Amino acid sequence: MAETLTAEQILDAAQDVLRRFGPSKATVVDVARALGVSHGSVYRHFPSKAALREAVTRQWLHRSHAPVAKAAGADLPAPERLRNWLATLFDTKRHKVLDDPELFATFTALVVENSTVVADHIADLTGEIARILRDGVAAGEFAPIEDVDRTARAVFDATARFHDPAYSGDWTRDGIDQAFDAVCVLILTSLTAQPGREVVQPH
Amino acid sequence: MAETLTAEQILDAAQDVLRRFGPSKATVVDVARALGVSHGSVYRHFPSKAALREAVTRQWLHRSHAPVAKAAGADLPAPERLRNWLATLFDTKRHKVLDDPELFATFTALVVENSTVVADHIADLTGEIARILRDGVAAGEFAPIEDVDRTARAVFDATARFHDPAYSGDWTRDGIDQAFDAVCVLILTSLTAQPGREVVQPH
DNA sequence: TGACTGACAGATATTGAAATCTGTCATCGC
DNA sequence: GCGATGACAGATTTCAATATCTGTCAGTCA
Repeated sequence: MAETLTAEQILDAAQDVLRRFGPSKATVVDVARALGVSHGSVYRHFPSKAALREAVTRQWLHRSHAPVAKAAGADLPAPERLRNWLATLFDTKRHKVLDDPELFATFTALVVENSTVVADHIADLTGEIARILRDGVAAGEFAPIEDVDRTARAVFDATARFHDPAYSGDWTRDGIDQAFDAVCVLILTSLTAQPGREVVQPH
Repeated sequence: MAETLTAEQILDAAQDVLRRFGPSKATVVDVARALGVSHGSVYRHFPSKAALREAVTRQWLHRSHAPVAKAAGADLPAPERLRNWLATLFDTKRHKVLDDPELFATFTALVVENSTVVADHIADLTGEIARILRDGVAAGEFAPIEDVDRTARAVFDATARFHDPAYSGDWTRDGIDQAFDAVCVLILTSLTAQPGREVVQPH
């Protein structure tokens, strides 16, 4: 009460209210109530409810990505590093669903309603993949790649089944780890392949 | 009115009612009305509303899959055939969304509520992929594959982005064709690869 | 006899009135 | 002056009464 209200305080309170009430019931009035201020004060720091929710989404996404970003910088040969990165991405998300399905659903809802945030986040992720690919090519661990960014995106797309929340229901399915391994092998075989027969080119 | 009511007639009427009213408003009473019978008669042929909707789903899925199944049997080298099969799967679905988004949404809703039907359909699809893979290995067009069924599933999973209705919103996105091509190249490179460096094995 | 009907109970969906929320702004107090 | 307030208009949500639907079954009719 002593200090003047900050955006951080509001962000924290909003995160709390979202956790407690869920994405459909959390209101700006609730956030203000939690802080002991009038809801008008919240609008001094955030132009709209949507903007506040977007800020929460961005922060959450950024924080929960930390362990994966770490895997991107690990000191390993590129193929292991890529596999490790993909596995970490999958595992951290899977743990989140298992640990607290409701919370995961809440933040998935937030993510879905903020496509801009998602686009930025995907750009970060494919950027990390691209870095690993470049390192691998430079070290001769991967075959030369024509368009690294596009290939990075392809690796990301090909593993969607294991990081897109839309599939979270399947992450507990039996045999999901084998499915993940199979896709990884497919990808890594491709990247480490010696130039063999010509691949069918896009029309 | 002359003939006695058949399951086919009900199925057709149900499909029509679903098209017209959408998945949330289509009722058994509507179907009966469309046929000029009492809704009790419908229950003589289908044990429940869910069973009727499931039958419609199964029929629709089967019919709309015809062009893809054809691509699976085409007389082409396996790599081209696989690429062609994947492209046909993508294109037919994409056309369905573009031609009639509402109808696509209706049947997507039906598909989502019938996970059993989906599982069966996916089994069919991966079966078709597996066939192409086996042919390709036999013809020496693909490198030997340890577990064809698992690899077929991996190919299916890796292309989810381009056949799962959950992503239909992205199918009109700019650059989607390049993204599809990139994933295809990744997959086909892997399958046609000469044994190169050892691939990182699953832990 | 066997396909069909229509009334029924319980479940589900619709509707519209009342309550709450969002976003604005004139005003307050430090 | 500057951050905070709370009353307000219009949009959205809630809630309970009402209507419709699902699934059953005893009974009709050809």
